[in-house]
Amino acid sequence: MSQNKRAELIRKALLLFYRNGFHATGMDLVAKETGVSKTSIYKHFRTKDELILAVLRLRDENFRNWLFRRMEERADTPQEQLLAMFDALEEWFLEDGFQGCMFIKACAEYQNPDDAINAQSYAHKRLLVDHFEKLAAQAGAEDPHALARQFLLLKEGAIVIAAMSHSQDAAHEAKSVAEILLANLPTCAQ
Amino acid sequence: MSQNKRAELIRKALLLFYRNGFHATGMDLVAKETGVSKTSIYKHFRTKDELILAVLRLRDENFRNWLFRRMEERADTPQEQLLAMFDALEEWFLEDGFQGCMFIKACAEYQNPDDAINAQSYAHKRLLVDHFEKLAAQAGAEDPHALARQFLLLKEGAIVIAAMSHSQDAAHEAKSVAEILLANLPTCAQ
DNA sequence: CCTTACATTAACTGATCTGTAAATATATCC
DNA sequence: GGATATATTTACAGATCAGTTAATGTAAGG
Repeated sequence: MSQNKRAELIRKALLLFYRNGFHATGMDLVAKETGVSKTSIYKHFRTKDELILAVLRLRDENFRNWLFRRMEERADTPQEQLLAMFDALEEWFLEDGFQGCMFIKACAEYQNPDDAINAQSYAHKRLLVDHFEKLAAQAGAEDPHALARQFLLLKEGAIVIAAMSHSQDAAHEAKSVAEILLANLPTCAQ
Repeated sequence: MSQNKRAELIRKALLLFYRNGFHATGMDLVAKETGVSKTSIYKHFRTKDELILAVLRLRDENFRNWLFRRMEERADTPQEQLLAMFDALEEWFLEDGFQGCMFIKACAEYQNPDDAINAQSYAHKRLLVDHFEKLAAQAGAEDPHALARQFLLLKEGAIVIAAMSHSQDAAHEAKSVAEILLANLPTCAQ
């Protein structure tokens, strides 16, 4: 299997798992929808879990790239970038086929902390916090890590509510809280 | 089957679904762990989904009762009650067997809005908002509904992060944001 | 052209899935 | 005590689960 076909297999599997859930999506369906026979899939991924891990790696890369780029496109200063995250989230919530955060759902189905799927899903969130923390530091926050964790809270809360309520309102609600948090920044008081 | 046995069946099924997930928990396991044969279970619940709905009804009742009571026990004024929610959440996060919010996980596995499981899970969140809104109104908030939605955001974010990080820190982080939100209340400025 | 190595396939395994049918135990009423 | 209704059990259907085996197709090297 070429690298291209392998990449497309992972890409199509991502959509299936994202739309239907992990346990609810059988490998027979993956084979049927990707056009790659089950045996070929198992040549490249020893187990279903390994395919899921590859899917999560792709999702992590795609999502972080998309979110961080969108934040930069929408704003110049670190403060504005942090706020722009919620506008980017709103765009995502409005997309056809938005179904919440794939990593939250992965942890919901694979709850064991020793499970690689669980660990890798939380790793994605830590990478997000790292980025928020850099921006918070640039914005002159007294405690950049604490502010970054608060932003993660708002982001995850907004995603969960948006997915459950089938509405994008949570993006605005989270942004309004974020604005209050940033209003207390030393740099803003100057 | 007596009402007692039926209630205990639902109670034990709740633990199984909460610990293992919905799709990952088969009806054979439910029958084995509850000591009630599968046929008897299907006499009282036409499908697995109906059993899950009964489980979610119990969870909704138990969780709201517990949370609202704990908020009242910990505080006297509406403001303090809203803040005390995060202390109550921290207690929950520290419990053995804490595995996140059952309704978030239900929506993660049953994503179709037309699915009763999905709808009933979001209904639980709306009941929480209703309660927060009453407290927010009593606390003199200008826009009680908006404040209630912000508190829901913080609560859901905290639960998701606590479940994924296997840590209770998110409770404090959410509370620190909530304190800032309440500091802007008119009644507090008096 | 032939051989070797590899990629891919259909068909299958045994376990498990939700849900059911027929048989057995139990309780209630006369 | 015997008839009737209800509860419960065992055993099973048919589908689907993750994963494998043995056979087939295919392309490169000599």
